[in-house]
Amino acid sequence: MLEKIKVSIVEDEPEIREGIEDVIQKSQFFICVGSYSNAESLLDNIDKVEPEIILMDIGLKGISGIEALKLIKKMNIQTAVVMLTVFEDDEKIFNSIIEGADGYILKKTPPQKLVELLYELHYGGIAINPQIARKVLEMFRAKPDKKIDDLSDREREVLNLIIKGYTHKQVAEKLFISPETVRGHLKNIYRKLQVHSKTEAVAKILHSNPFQNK
Amino acid sequence: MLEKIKVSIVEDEPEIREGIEDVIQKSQFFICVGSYSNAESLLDNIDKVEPEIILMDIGLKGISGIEALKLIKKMNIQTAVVMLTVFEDDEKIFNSIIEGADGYILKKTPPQKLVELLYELHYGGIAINPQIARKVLEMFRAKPDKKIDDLSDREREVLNLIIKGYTHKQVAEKLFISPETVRGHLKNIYRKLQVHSKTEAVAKILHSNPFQNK
DNA sequence: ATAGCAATAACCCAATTGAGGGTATTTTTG
DNA sequence: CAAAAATACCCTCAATTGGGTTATTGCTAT
Repeated sequence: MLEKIKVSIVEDEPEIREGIEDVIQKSQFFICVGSYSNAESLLDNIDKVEPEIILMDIGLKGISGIEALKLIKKMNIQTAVVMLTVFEDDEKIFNSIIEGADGYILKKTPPQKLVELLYELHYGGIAINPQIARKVLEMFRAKPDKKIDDLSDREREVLNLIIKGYTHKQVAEKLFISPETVRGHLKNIYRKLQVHSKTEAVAKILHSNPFQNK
Repeated sequence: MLEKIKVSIVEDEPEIREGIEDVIQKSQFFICVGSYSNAESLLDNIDKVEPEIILMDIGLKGISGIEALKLIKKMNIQTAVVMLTVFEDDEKIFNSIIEGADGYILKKTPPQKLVELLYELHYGGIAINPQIARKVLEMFRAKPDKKIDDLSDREREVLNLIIKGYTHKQVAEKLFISPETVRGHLKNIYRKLQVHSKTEAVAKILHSNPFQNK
C-alpha cells in the first residue's frame, strides 16, 4: 500500500473540525497529521508536520484563512491549500483563487465526495465543487461590452498601441498616418467608450477583457 | 422518472462520436438527440432539436468548435456547450472559457466519469476535468510581480485613482494633498514599475492583476 | 442609383495636463 | 539613527485634450 497523504485541518468550529478529521482518518488514502482551531497554531507546526494538503476554513479569527493562505504560499513549500467555507461567498472565493488556493470546497460536501475531490487534487487536479467552479469561471469571463464592440478595427489598433505606452506620435509612425489622425481616432474612441483620457480608455479596455493584449 | 436530458454531439471522428453516443444512450439521465460530424449540421438542426447540452469537438473542419460555441452563445438559448478535446491545449481551453463554454472535457474521460460530469453540469455546476480546472485557474491567476509589491500603500492608492481617470489635480483633492505631491508619488511609481507614463503604469497594473480594481 | 452615414485621414487653435529634472521638510519605521 | 515614505515646491518643455473644419472612401438602405 502506498504511503498515506498527510492532511492538516484548520477550522474553529470543533464539531465540523472533528467531522472532517473523521472522514480523513477513515479514508484509505489520507491521514490527518494536525488539526487546529486557528491559523497561528498551524503555522507554528507546519515545518515539523509537513502536511501535503491543508484544509483551511476561510473565516478564522485572528489570522484569516486567506491571510494564512498567502503566508503559506510565500513559504515556497510543496503544500496544497484547500479553502473550506459554509457560504458561497464570491469575494472570498475570488481572493482565494487569486492567492493561489489549490481548491475550494463547501463544508456541506458529503464525505465520500470530499475524499474524491482531495484525491483528484493530489493527482494534478484541483479540489473544487462544480458549482463553485462555475462561479469562478463566470467571474473570469470577459463581460461583453457593447461599447467596445462599437470600436472600428482601426480604432482598436490605435488603442492597442496606446495601451503599450506609445505616444500619439509613435502610434502615427507605426501606422503610417499623421499624429493628427491618431488624435481623430482617439476622439472617436473617447466618445464611444464615454471616457475623456487615454488612462480611462486603457482601464476600460483592460477591465472588460484583460487578456486580449497578453 | 424525470424526463431525460437532451444531448447533441458534434465530433468528426466516427469512432469517438459513436462511443460517446453509446455512453449517453446507456445512461439513465441522458438521451442523444442528434449526432453530427460537423458544426454546420448541428446549427441547421439546433432549433428543431433543442438540445440542453451540446458536446462539441474543439477541432472541427469548416466551422471550428470555438466558432460554433460563439454562434450558439449569441443565439441566446438555454443550451450548455461542453467542449471536447484529445489534447490539453491551453490556448483552446482559454478561448473556450472566455467565449462562455459550460465545460471542457478530455475525450479520454471514462464513460462513468463523463456522465457524472454532465450530471453536475445540469445541476448548476460545470463539466470539467479537475486537471483542466487547475490549468484554467493557473491561467487566470495573477502572476506575482515583484515590482508591484514594491509600491507603498499610498502609491497604490494614487495609482488606483489614476486608473479611474482622475487627473493629478482631482487625485490631490480626493486625498487632501497637493497636486505636486501626487506628482511626487507618480514619479516614484514610474521608477518602481519602470514605466514613463500613466498609460503604461495603468496597463502594467491591470495586466498583472486585472481584477484588483473591480 | 443614390443619398446618407461611418470610417479614415488631415489640419487649426487654445488651454490644460503630464513628465523630467531638481530640492526640502516631516513622519514613520526598521 | 538611517532609510523610506509622504509631503510640497520650483522650472521647463512636451504631450494631451477639447473645440472646431474638410475631404475621400466605401457601405448600406431606401
